[in-house]
Formats: sequence, structure tokens, C-alpha cells
Amino acid sequence: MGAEKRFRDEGPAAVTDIATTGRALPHPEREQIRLESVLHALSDPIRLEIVCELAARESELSCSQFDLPVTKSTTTHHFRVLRESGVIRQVYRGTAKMNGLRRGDLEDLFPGLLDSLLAAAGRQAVRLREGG
Amino acid sequence: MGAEKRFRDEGPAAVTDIATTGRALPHPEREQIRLESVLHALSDPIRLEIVCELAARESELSCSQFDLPVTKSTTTHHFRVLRESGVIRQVYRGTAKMNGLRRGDLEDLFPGLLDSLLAAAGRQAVRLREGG
DNA sequence: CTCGTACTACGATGGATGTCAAACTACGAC
DNA sequence: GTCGTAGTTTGACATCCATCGTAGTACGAG
Repeated sequence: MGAEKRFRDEGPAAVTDIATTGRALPHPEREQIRLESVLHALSDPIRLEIVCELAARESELSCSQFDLPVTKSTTTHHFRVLRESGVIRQVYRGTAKMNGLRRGDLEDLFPGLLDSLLAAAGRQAVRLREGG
Repeated sequence: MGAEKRFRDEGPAAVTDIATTGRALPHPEREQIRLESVLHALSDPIRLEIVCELAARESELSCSQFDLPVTKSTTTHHFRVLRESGVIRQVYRGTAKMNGLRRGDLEDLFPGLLDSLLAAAGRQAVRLREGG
């Protein structure tokens, strides 16, 4: 699927995002978010877990607060997929990178979808835990 | 992600599925359906289109009734992914292979999810058509 | 039995994807 | 400035995946 290549060549001049600290991160606009990309992003167990965790706590979480069974570079990769698909918003705060669900945008584009997905994931988690 | 290999070695003796004609097709049981697999299946534009079409007409459709921009072998591939993920049920009727959504099973496992997904897909189709 | 239709199976292929290790950058604290 | 923490980048690698073409199988009609 044609994932648009993105560039990180902005010098210190091009700070487009209003982050609390430097370093801008490319996010798709709400209108650019594609359902297929969202579904693809959530079709990976680790990314689904991240999103569920993010939904459970209402607040934003830094990448390091997740206990994931992969290395740091893989973690970076998964968070980037989630961001570039439009599922989460990432902002630097000092040395930490805070992650938050883009609830509003997703609800606008696909009403009810995120909640259904989270409910489905929760249900399955229970089902798998009970079933052994 | 680990798709369980399946076999098609049942001789003329093992007709497990109650098809109108021979040839059985392996389907996952309802309890075996995984959310991640469903999302992965639907994250492909062609497969999403198939599912939308299948939902629009309430009836079952044969593979050849879809006008897809890929060859026959690729079409076979996509239908198999949908079947093996538990999204559709396939049954042979004569030389045709009829496809139907597994609405009941999916609703049982993930209440409301399929409708949200279909609504989201429909909404996006409208949005993309209008936006050019 | 033969033929046509509908679909499958089997490679092959180019591109995406998940994973890691190692080296690197950015920031806050001291 | 130096150090440690947090996250990135790069390159490598194995696997997966969508796609195709060609050859093959299954079934109904004649």
C-alpha cells in the first residue's frame, strides 16, 4: 500500500508544529486520514495494545511508560505507524514524547468506530484470558 | 502474523461442510476469529470494497459478480484472506462459489463493530468522491 | 465424452513490514 | 561541560503480502 514517504529535513527554521519544545513531527491532517491505514495500524497486536492502553488512561503517555515485548527501535517504529496513520498525536515534552489518541478527529471522520474497536479489543482480551 | 496453514487434503469421504455440492472449505470457528486478523483483512482497499458490496446487497454473491481491478488469481487470494480471517463464509454451489458476510458471528464477538466499519467505509467513500 | 465457465494451485517477483543491534541526537540535571 | 535518559536513525534481515501468468481442477450443459 503506497505509504507516502515523509521527510525530516526541516532545519531549525521550519517549526510548523506548536510543540512545547523544538522538533516537529509530521501528522496527517484529519481529512487525510484513511480508514484502510487506520485498520492496518490496528491490525498489529502491539499497536492495538498501545491504543487500548492509551484509551484506558485518559491522559497522554510517554513512549517509555509502555511495557512492550520489543526493543526501543521497534517501539519507535510502531508509534510512528500509529502517528502516520492518524490514530495518535505525538508531541515532544522535554526529552519525553507524549502520545495521545486523536479521539476527536477519528470521531469526526468515523463516528463510533473507535469505541467499537476498543470494545472489541477489550472483549477479545477477556475472552482470550478466560479461554486460556 | 502467524496464519495457520490449512490443508485441502480431504478425499471424497470427508465432506464436513454441508455444501450443496462437494468440496469443503476451511473456515475458522467463531471462537477462533481474531480481531487483528479481521482488521488486517479489512485494511486492504479491495477486500474492504468486497465487504461493502457484500453488505450492500443482502444476498450472497459469487466471486465473479464483483468487478475488481485485479486478475482472477488475485481475486481468489483476497476472498481466501477474508474467509480465513472469519469475515465471510464461502460455499460452493455448482461451479460458483457463493460469498456471504458472517454477520452473526461477528456481531456475537464484536457487537456493533461491523456496522461501524461499514458506516466508516461508506462515509469515507462519499468523502473521497466529493473531495475529488 | 467434450467443452466452456468458474475458480484453484503453483511458482515468481517486487515491495512492505516487524524485528533487531549499534551508533547517534536531544534534552534536563548536576 | 558532562552525564544519563529518552527516543531516533540506519542498515540488515527474514518474513509476509499483493500481484501476475500459466497450468490445472471441478462442475454443469450439450
